[in-house]
Amino acid sequence: MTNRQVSKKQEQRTEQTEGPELPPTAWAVLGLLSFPGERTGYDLKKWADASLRFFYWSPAISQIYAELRRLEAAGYATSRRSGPEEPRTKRRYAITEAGRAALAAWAGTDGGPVVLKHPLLLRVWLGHLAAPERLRTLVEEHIAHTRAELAAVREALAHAEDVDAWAHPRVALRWSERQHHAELELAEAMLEDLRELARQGGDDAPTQG
Amino acid sequence: MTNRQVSKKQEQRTEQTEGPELPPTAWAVLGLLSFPGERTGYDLKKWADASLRFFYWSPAISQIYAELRRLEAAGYATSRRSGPEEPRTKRRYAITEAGRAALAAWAGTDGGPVVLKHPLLLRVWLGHLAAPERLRTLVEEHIAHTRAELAAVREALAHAEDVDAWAHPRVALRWSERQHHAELELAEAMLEDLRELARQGGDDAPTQG
DNA sequence: ATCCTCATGTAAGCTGTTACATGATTCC
DNA sequence: GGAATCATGTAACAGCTTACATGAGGAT
Repeated sequence: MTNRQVSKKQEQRTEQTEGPELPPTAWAVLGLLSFPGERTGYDLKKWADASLRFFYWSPAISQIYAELRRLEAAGYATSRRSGPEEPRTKRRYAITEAGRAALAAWAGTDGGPVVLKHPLLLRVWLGHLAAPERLRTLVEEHIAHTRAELAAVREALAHAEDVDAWAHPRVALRWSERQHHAELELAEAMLEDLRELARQGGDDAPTQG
Repeated sequence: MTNRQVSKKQEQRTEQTEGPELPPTAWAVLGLLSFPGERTGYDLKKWADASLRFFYWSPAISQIYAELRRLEAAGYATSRRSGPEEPRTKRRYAITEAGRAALAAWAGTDGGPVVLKHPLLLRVWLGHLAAPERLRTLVEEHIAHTRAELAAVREALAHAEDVDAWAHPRVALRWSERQHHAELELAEAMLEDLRELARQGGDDAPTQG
């Protein structure tokens, strides 16, 4: 066995109930691992890109590798290196019982406020500086992009169909589908607001640039 | 692909004189400054807490001070220290012409994808590990919190009423009002989904402590 | 032959947060 | 007199991203 050695040192000082404090990303990665099957960091990244990112976020691959090492050090995951029986050498990770317990405890926790950073809204907010038409174009591009994302969510949903173990991920993706739909309506309504603004104060439009 | 995140070796320079590249936070702070009036860092923080945060995010006060210094160094803002005519010594910032021009150029730019990190969804996604009832409680708490936020958005909107210079911030806040409303409906729908899930596979509920 | 995907990492560096330090003013 | 708010910063450091390094296997 060629796994990284986890010294027993950290086990000794931490109380049974409280592991080390981990950032949300670590829990997200551990969450990926909590579904059946062993996975490589590379696998996890693809999984995250295809589904996690719609309601949370997909960490950089290097970050995933880092979190996996941290999780293993914490005793929440184990890994083993594939031997010569496989074409490629890869390290597969699996969640441990301690990891599952810690994750379950964390999942029952209040996660705090939603983080929403909407670059488009920042620009609309600054609309007094922009050419109104350009602003509307930005909104329309956002709508187009959101439509594409919605299609991707639906693809993820289709992929998760009928698998028992994925009932909750399915709920999350359904939420995400509706969320993208709402985002489209929100953008359309804002477009209307912007048009209305242009109709009223149509003079003060900066046309520089 | 658009010119979003090209950056590789494409180090082709655009011939226009471009100021230093700034992070979105700097633009947000400069944006705060782009509305009429001189303001202190402290003022800006309150402004951001009361309105920017609903659709973007409110930086830490220490970060605001840092960005202001950076903006001044870039020539996008000027500051002057208040003299003895005022009770407190404070540093007031104002946007410069160069700053306004740079900000306007930036505002016409494609801002890239929305960042959405929804801690609640992360937990729902991991629902197979949680007690179903606990999960529903978390969603209900989220709903209560969102209602409070919605009230805060409405307060900000009321505060921005009838001021000509704030027409665009008002559009952004209106978007935010609708967004919070949508968030409530999304959460209610998810609650229904979770109840439905519980009705079907009601057995597999983990009840460990 | 070459390019793409698989696969795993290291290093540098920036963004941004928390905690801390400092002091004045206002309110009760 | 004490607390809250106003007001501005510094320092330490966590968290992440990008760029880079490396190499094998599969496809054209």
